[in-house]
Parts: sequence; structure tokens; C-alpha cells
Amino acid sequence: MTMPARMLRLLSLLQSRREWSGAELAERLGVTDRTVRRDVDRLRELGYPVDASPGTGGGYRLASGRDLPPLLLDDDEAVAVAVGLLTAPGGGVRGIEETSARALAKLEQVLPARLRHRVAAVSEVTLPITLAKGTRTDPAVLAVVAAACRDHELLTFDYESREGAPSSRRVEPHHLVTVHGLWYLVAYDPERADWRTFRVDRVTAPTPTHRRFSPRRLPAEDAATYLDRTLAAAPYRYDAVATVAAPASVVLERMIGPSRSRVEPLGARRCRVRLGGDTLEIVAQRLLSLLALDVDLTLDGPAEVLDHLHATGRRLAELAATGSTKRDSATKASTQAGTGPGDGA
Amino acid sequence: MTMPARMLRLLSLLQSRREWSGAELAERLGVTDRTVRRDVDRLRELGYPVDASPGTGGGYRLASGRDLPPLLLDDDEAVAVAVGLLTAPGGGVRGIEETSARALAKLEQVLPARLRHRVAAVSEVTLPITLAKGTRTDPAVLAVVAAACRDHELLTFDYESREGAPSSRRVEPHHLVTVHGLWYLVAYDPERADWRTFRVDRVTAPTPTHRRFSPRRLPAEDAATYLDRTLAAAPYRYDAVATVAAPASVVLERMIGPSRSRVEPLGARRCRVRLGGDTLEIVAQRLLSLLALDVDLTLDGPAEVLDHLHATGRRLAELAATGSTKRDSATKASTQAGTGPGDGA
DNA sequence: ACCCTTCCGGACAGGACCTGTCCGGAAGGC
DNA sequence: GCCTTCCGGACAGGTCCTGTCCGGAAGGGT
Repeated sequence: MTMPARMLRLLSLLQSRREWSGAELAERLGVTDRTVRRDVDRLRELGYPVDASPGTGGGYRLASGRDLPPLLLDDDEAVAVAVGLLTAPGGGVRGIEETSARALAKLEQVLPARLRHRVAAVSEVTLPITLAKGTRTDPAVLAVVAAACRDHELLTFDYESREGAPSSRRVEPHHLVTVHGLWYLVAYDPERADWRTFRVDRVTAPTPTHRRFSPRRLPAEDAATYLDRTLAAAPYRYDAVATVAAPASVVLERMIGPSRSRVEPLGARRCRVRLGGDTLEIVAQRLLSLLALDVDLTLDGPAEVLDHLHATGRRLAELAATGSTKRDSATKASTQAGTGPGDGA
Repeated sequence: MTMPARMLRLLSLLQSRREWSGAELAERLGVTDRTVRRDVDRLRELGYPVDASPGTGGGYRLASGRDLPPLLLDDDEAVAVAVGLLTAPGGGVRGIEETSARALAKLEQVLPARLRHRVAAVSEVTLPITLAKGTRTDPAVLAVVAAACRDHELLTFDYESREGAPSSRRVEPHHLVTVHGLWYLVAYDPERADWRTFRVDRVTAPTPTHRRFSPRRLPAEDAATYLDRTLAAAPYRYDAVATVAAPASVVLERMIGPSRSRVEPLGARRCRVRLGGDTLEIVAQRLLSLLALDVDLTLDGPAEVLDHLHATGRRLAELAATGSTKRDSATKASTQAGTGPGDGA
């Protein structure tokens, strides 16, 4: 085994278990214990501190240093990391998803083929079940898109709009943002001379051209804010607006699916909340979390939505009072599969 | 720069950008291009294939090979990976969380101190907001526990039970499982001569003794199943049972918070669902997703719960019909903060 | 078809550095 | 006090690493 290979192996061993004795390491690496000592020294010189304790039960262990040593992951761990990144929770922290995507791109680029399908399989099962099927983001697609963002490379891909209309795009990719397990690409489309957002799960065959572009300024503070605005402006299948006798901050804290721009303060003690969703069930869920605040509420929306909510409320009351309820054809629309929040593209 | 250090730097460069020309690499590494070529060859011999393309715009790029090369992450990426692992989605895949925890232990062991607080800060904001505050799992604690599982080391820690009673434990840690962003440790407690589950967010000061133990057989197929059973048996603050005129598989697919053992088939076309939760709001949410199935339902539960659901249903119906509703003191209990599913310890 | 740019890899010489062997020393645990 | 472990200097032999040459092959653009 060559020396650099041995160093990596050593790092790998030190990462895979808490503590190793010099003799064990020497045997595993096929060298003298003196050489192990030298290798450990080399690691230390590289800036990866290795603690050692003498005496019975002593040994070497990797400590945390100034910067992160190369991570040597086994197959399972690599899959776990990929899945973790893929389902990266978005909300709040500026740019965290961006970084998740970048890390995923890094990993995906070198992920052995045999692990690819495992990542896909696991993320299949593991993604929030509130998402409809068919909205699963393909890690490979996401990785390509993320790499294009990172390298400021023009990106071409096929896209299927929310209404199902296919198109071919050639855009300047800028940022990736995730909301509730859905990934969105914020990009500038030179052909349409405007900014667009794309749902990554509706992107197919992304191919990085090798052409670089110089990033333009996004017409917003940051990508998350921009996306939030775009989504808030997007038409939903079903929509309703509630006015709540509680401060915006309280509502934001308790409502599921926290989208800043859904909640609009009306003075210090009241606010207005947009409940839009692509299924009536989602609208009802959102409303329920407002009801749970137990404050005065008013509601405004199309008859279709109000009717459904009314029927749902009646069924709930009936169920609780009498112990049973029959199916109600008026609520049928809510059983169709959800497709998540819409997009502006 | 020594040769192994240079190899690592080369790997890092190749991972950080899509493509590099030989000349660029030579300059970055401070060696001749001939040496770069030799280094690239060395990488290939280590089993990390590097694609190269000649001609204008050509260069070197890392390809995927038989196994994963050492990952060289920058600060941000390391934080993203840690957070991704910490919020690892559980559901379904056998042992995936276990692996996530192992990978996290690996990472946490070598994570520079300055990044620790960033991981904590990000996961603070980023964890499912449906979780009450104070149920955030400390990555450092989780990492220690995971390492103890991995190394089969006896673990001591302080624990605060669900009722708030403190105790000191000394257990044989076996498995980690996560449900909805909460981590559970399944362990054998020799002092009590029985298996126990612990919520990791209620564990403090975990310290691995260096004493090894030989794992005993868990009284279940796997840890997830065991936990599921334990949680299903655990008393909830509020509880109710619904009988649904739909196959169990359909319900499992559509209900939020899929816990296998919550849903019990009654023949092929009906099933019984346990709606237990620690807030009335959670119970109502669960019930709502059953209502959305739009099938016949019956409900059974304590008057306290039924009353609340009745009131909620009435308020919902009223709101939808008249456009407004007043606060209702009968539903007050639902505004208390949730604490997530209970545990059996 | 031509040229330019890029990757490729053999040969060679000088010197750096790596390894095993031997050793005396220090520090923790029983 | 004994054992086990880590520690690091000295030394000799030989590996192998690096820079410098070079001719060759393969894309891409004009």
C-alpha cells in the first residue's frame, strides 16, 4: 500500500471507531508501529489533531481541530447523508438550502452508481407523505442544477409547467430554495428577459452547457424572500383569506407551512392570513391551526371553498356529537391528490 | 507542501468545482503540470477515477468510481450535512436513522468547535415548527449516544421523564430511531432488567464509560417496530379512536404522521385508527385528514376530546357559513404547547 | 484542412523522504 | 512497582518523488 493510500486508510479507521491502539493500527495498515506513529504525526501536521493516551486501555482518537478532515463514509452513511441533504429543511436560515444543494452536488458527483438507486429508493419512502407522489425531486437532477448554480453555468433543461405544458429552457441558474421538501430553482431566463422560478421535480434532462455567465442582481433581498413573494402571488387551485385577532408573530409561530408572505400584519394585534392550497384539505388544515389559536376569526373566500369548509365542519361536529358520519359528496373534491404549492413559471 | 497534503488539496479542488485545467491545478498546488498529471494518476490508482478531456475547454473532473472518495467539505457544507442528518426523516426504511446517527457521530467527532454552535443555531430554526420548543435534539448529545451504540459501550446519562422526574441512568444503548424529528434511544437498562426507550432531547450529560457490553437480542423484529409498539402503548394526553370505511393501506398513505401501529386493519375494507396526541389540535388535525378521505367514519373517545372536536367542528361550520367566529373558551386547552408523542420510559 | 489548446506518458538525474530497527523515556492503570 | 501504552531520536538502505525535457494524440474553432 502506498503512503498516501495508507494515510487515508488511517483516517478512515480513526473515523470509524472511537479509539484504536497503536498495535491494532499497525496490524491493519501492514506497517510497523513506528510508522503508525509517524503517520499520526503527519496527520497532526496536516492540521487534524489526534489525541493519544498512554497506559492500559489507551490509544489514538481523532479530535476536532481547526478545520474538518476529509470525511470517509461507508456506503450506508453516504446514502444517509445524501438523503439528509435532499430532504433539507428550508425555513428561515438564509442560504442554508443553497449550501445543502452544493454539498449534495459534491456528493452526487462522486457517488458510486450502485448507491444512486438506493438514495432514490430511500428518499422515495422518506419524503414527507403530505407531498403527493410524483413530486419527488430526483437527486441527480438536483445535483446538476446545484452544480450549475455554483459554477455560474448556463443550464438547459426540459420543463413541464403546472398546467402540464412542456417547454425547453435555457436559463441562468441563480439560487435553489426549498419549501416543505419541494425544491425551487430561481433563475433568469434571457429569452423571456425576466426572472422565473422552476420546481426542480418538474425539470428533466438538465444539461450544463459549459458557458459561463456573470450573475445579475436578483430583484429581492435574497432568494428565499423572492420565492416567497412569487409563491404568494401564484394562483392556487383553492384560496381563502382569514383575518385573525392575534399578532402576526403568534400566527407565524403556530401555523403549519410558515410562509412569511402568507401572513400580513394588520396593526399590532391582528393580521390577515392567506390559506391558499392546491387541495381543499390543505386549506382546511391551515384553517384548523388558526382555529386552535382560539381567537376571533373572520373568513373570506369563494363559495366553493366556503361550502367545503362548511360541510367539513358539520361532519366534524356531527361525528363528535353522534359518533359517526357518512361520506359527503360535497367534499369529494378534497380527495384528489395534492400537488403542493404552485409556481410562477 | 508535502505530497499527501497536496493530494488532499487536489481532491478538494476537484470536488469544489466541476472542471479544472491542468495548468490551473499546477498553479494552485505549486507544482509542475507534470506532477499534477502524476497526482491525478495516483488518485486513479487509489480508485477515484478522474475524467480528462483534451482540447480547448478541456480539463480534469472527478467521476464516480467503485467507492466514495474522501469528502472535503467547507464550513457551510459541513453545517448543512450535520443539520441534514440531525433532521433525518425516519419513516419506513429499516435502519436508515441508525446510519444517519452514525454518520453524524463521525462528523460531530471532528467538527471544529466554531461550527458546533452554528449547527445548533440552524437546527433550532429549521426543525419542524410543529414541534414545541425545547424538544430540539442537541447534536452533540445525539452524537455521543450514537457513538456509544456503534461501539457497544455502556452509557450513563441524566434523564428527565415525561412527567419531569429526573433520574440517572446507566444503560446498554442499542438503537436510535427517529419519529417526526424526535430521536429515541432504545436501550437495555440492567438495573431495571428491562428494555426502555428514551427521548434523546431529554437526555443530558451523556458520558460513555469505556466498558464494552455484548448486545442482547431486542424483543422485536427491529428497533423501529419496537419503538412503534412502545409509542402506540404509551398514554397520550388526549386520545380517540376512529373506525374508517377504507382499507388500512389507503389511510396509511394519506394520514399525517404515519405510525404503522396506529392503524389496525379490520378486514380488507375497513380499519381502526388511533388519533392520540398531546394536544387537542393534533387530534383534530389527524381526524381532519381522515375526513378528507370522504368515507364513512365512526369515532370513539373521552367526552373531553369529543366536546372539543364538536366545538371545533361547529366553529368551522359557523365560520364558513357566516364569515366569522368568536373565540370559544371550550377549546382553550388546545392552545397549550404540544410536546410531541410520548415515550415509554 | 489547419492550428491551437489541452491532456498524455516515457526517460532521466538528483535528491528528498520514507521505512524498519533499535533504543531509552514518560505517563497512565492495576 | 509492574505492565502497558505512547513517544521520538538516530541511522542505514533504498524507494520514489520532482522537475525537465520531449514527441504524440485528441478535441474545437476557424
